[in-house]
Amino acid sequence: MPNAKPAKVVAIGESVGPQVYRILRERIIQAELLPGERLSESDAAKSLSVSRQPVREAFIKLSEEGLVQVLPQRGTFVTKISVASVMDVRFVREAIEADIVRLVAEGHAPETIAELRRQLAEQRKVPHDDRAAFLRLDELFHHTLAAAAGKAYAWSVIESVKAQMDRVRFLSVDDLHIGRLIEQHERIVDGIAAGDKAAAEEAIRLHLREILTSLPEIARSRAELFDDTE
Amino acid sequence: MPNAKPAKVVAIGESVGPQVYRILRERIIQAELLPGERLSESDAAKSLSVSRQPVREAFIKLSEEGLVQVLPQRGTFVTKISVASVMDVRFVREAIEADIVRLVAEGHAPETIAELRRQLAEQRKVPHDDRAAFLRLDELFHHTLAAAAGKAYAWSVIESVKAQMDRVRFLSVDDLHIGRLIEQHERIVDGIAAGDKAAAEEAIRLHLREILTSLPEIARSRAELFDDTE
DNA sequence: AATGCTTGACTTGTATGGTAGTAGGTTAGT
DNA sequence: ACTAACCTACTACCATACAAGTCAAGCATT
Repeated sequence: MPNAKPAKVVAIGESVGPQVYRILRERIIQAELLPGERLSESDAAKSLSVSRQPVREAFIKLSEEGLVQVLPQRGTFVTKISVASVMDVRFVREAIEADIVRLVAEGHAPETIAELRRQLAEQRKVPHDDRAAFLRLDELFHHTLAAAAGKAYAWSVIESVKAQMDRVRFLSVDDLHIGRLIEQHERIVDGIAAGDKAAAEEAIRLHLREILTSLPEIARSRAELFDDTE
Repeated sequence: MPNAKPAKVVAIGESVGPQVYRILRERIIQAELLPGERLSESDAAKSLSVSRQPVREAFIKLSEEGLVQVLPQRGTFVTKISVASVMDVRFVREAIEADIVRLVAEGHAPETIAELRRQLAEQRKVPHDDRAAFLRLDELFHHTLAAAAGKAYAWSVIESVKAQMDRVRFLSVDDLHIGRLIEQHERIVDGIAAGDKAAAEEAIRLHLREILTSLPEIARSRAELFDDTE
């Protein structure tokens, strides 16, 4: 059902504001709403069959995440992707996840290692052209690491921050080097299994720097989606 | 002017919502609004001479920060301080600042080191009973490190997260061990000046773990402000 | 023809009305 | 006297009305 606008998009059981937020957030990350595109509280409200108020709350939250820019009395626009912003959130993410992995390696709990290896097997099964599927598994992998370290809150911080990175990953046109990414995952798990904190930390730092290799090329080939003038 | 409620608290030039947010945030952090206390959109709106709408937006943002808890159709309450939450944000902060300090040590720019040493001198001048003054300088010190590393965004993440820690620091009844904290600052700067990344990193990690030593005692002596049942 | 002003259709920001749901006190029933 | 149902006074949530500012198009004036 392509672009069908349901009469009532929102479901019961949760406030409308957060629902609108998630819907719009997803659309921006998946480049369904393009950088530079103009949004409007009223338009979004109409198309989602809610009032302006929850939409406004969603806009505010999106603007705090840097996904939209609200200009009073002028309009609300989907922010262009900024190489600098992506590198900023990447830095924060690397710092947090590095410490998380150290903790996991310190514990090197057998059930955690088993779970991670199970996930690695699943990742290898993903067809190389099914980007969305792999991204889901990658997300799960990192989330599992955080959970294993008992750092649910730290993961929530990462989640609230990494939208900028996710936008870029959705643009990767080529095969995403899935094989290489899985190899990096393996090194992380190996380090954890060996209880080698330093090795595991170094592995995830390298893994999270992977985006830096593809970022310039993506920014060049899809320049219209990016802000940085270069 | 003690507790005078001005007719119009808000100023021009900025939207009301964020202003209300900052006012309430400050009051919560400084324990002017006590954990467990009930807030109300209408009450806060009346006392600030604004409408309920901006107050609502402020409540939402405060709840995302974990400073209040919004219970639909029931009320909004200042969250009790939670030892677990404090440790959660502390972990995130340590992870980020550790990497920041590594960067600063790598650069070991002379003007940065000079500025930091200047701040150390100021910190030593603070009377041992002027907690607020030292906290301001401490804040400035850490902010300066982030700025020197060119990580303004990372600092903004820390700021949006560290409110839980600040609440505790405001409760420290004793002399806050100002002398010890300044010593730790000195070790950080020494590591940076020597270009010794590992030493600087270890120094700031120890520094940020300092709160762990006083936290249990504070939680015990001010148990009514804390959530954790122990 | 070119320039300046007005006007109107937008935008977000703020205020207020209406609704569903909760909680506690009160009253009726046993 | 005790229990249980009701009723009132709240709450946050959503919808709508109003205000203030922006911008562009088009008309009037020069």
